[in-house]
Amino acid sequence: MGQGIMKKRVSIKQVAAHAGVSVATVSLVLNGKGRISEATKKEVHKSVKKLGFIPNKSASRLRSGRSLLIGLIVNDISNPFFAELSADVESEAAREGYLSVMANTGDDIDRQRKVIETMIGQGVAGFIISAATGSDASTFQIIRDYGIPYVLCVRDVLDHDADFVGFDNFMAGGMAGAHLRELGHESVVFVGGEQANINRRNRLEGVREELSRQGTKIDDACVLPGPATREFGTKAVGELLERGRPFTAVVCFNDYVAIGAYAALVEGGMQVGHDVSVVGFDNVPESGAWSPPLTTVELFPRALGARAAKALLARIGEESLAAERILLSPRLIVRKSTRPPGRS
Amino acid sequence: MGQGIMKKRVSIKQVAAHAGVSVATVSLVLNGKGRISEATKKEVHKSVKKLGFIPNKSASRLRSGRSLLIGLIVNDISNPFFAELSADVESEAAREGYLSVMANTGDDIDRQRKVIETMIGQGVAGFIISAATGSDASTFQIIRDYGIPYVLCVRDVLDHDADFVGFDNFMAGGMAGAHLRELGHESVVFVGGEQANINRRNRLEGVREELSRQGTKIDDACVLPGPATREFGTKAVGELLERGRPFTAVVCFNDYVAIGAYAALVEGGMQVGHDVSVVGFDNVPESGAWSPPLTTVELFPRALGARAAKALLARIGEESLAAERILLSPRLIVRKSTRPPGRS
DNA sequence: CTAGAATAGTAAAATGTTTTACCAAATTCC
DNA sequence: GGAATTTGGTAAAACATTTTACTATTCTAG
Repeated sequence: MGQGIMKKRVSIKQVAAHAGVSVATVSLVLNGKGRISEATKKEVHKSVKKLGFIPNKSASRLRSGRSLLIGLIVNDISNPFFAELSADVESEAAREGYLSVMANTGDDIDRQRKVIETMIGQGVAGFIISAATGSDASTFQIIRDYGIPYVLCVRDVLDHDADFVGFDNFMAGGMAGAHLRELGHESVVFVGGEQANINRRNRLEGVREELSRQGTKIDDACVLPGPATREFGTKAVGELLERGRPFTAVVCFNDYVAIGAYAALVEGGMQVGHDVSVVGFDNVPESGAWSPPLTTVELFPRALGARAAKALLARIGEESLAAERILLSPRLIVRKSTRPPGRS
Repeated sequence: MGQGIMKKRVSIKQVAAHAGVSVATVSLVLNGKGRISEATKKEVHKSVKKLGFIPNKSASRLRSGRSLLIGLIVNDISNPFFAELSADVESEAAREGYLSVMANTGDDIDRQRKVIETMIGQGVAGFIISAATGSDASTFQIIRDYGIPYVLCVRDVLDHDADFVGFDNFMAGGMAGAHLRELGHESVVFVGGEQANINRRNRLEGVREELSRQGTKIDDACVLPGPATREFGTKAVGELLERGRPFTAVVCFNDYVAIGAYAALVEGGMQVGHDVSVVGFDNVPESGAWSPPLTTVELFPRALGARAAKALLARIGEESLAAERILLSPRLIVRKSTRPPGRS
């Protein structure tokens, strides 16, 4: 490693020599422990600054077992939702001096397992994980074996008593459903989101619950699970139109699916927000600039990230807290893509 | 740390005992060094698997000085541009067994300095940095002192001979400028991007260069630097309209500024792509869905991330390469927001 | 048959911290 | 004025690896 004029890395030993004290004293000062006079503290700090000493965390972690690293594992950080979440995890952690190690799983459970092992090897103090599809309690057993705290986020894992921070997707679906019910919609379809996705299920249930208050049901043929992409939104709604099945409102798993639905509807000669209503979830920044602006249920990834980080740090500090389930509330944003039906 | 039934972490010592060999042998096998018979290799691997041994990287790093950690420092990972870049840095690094440590600077140079020091303490093997505004050669001197390789990306730092991977912003500006020149535009404004931003300057220069081929100049009063946000785009273009200064085309520092400009133009009673042309940079995924679809110069953050990671890994492997400057070419995407002028 | 080389593996030092047990000097108490 | 306590600090072990120098055994060549 390094060559040429690489300065020999300065260690605590040299700081001690420079300050005229023992190695132990320097360590004690730096960690604010032990009983050291103000005078020597000053002296040590002066030497630290003078020599540009940066503590070797590898050695520190090896000896003490403590670390200032937290592992953040998500599906795909290029997804803006996770990007925002990560940003707040990072800043919340940084505030307490923690550095974030990040990895994407691509929703692959094998890759997730490898990443977890690698991070354990690196000595992370805790994990924040948005579980890959197919994860169950056994997936995280290795983390428990090592006695490392972790909090799950975004996607819950059934039958698993770990900390969890997520959105209240049932409530979110309910907001969309209630809005459509109040507008008078009676034939509603639900598009997008993978079949196995727990958040999709909860949103769908929420929508159903609210619609049923008025006696409206969503037929299973009107529920089209699939990738949460714009492309799928276009394809699914296109097929729905071809099948000639009538509907007055489309609830989309997220805003991207919704913009895809827009395309299919326009293609089919319908005017969004007029002939047919569309609702999304997330409130991605652009959704207010679409034409028409999208009615959507806003989720708060940044708040989620910050909350998850706080929960993890609390657990790192205090071992024996009971597992918590924290659900953040969404918010309905009504724009121009929804109207009472039958106005065409 | 951990309590209750926490399994004692298994170390190389226990693997050695289980396999009936020495600690040194296990280490040699695991690192593929030394001369060990196939038979004992098999035996060791069997024990590793059986005991679920995960090597302690802290100890490894401490002793060997080598690490499998790379530090990624960006402005703000919640920015989709950096999010995509990060995703590809991560996956490229992961392919070689590296884990990515990430941090945001918020474009604050002090925070950047702290983050660099923290990462050095954690023992990163190398850095990928999108430099905070105000960085100069001295900012990175500490990294050099420690003999750690690094590559800069996205934003170049003047008078500094480090590896750099970025876009050819001059070419990008040129593409926008040439497009407008060919359409016949003669009064063009340039909106957004911080004054000090080197990429803004290069884009502007590129635009100017191409327009000047036809004798067109951009007056300094028609260059409005500012934050690269939608809000600023709206504000700046709004003010331009109020001042009554005529223009037929707006070049925006990026697509977000452009969508902001849309709003101000519509507000001012003009039709984008008709009365006035708008060009952006980036090609954010939604820009093709705006109304009208945005003509923009596409940049490739994912390719940039992957390229930067490759450059860093190459440098970690091979000390003494000469510093490289790699510029990726952009691509013009013509959509509906640009037309010849004077068609209103 | 023996000198030398190749093979397979090991013992032990070294890495930079933290932490425990301990010590000497100064101070307080009665 | 001596015992007890407090103050300020230190020596050395421990953490889990990697790596160097070395040994014991087997093989090869002449």
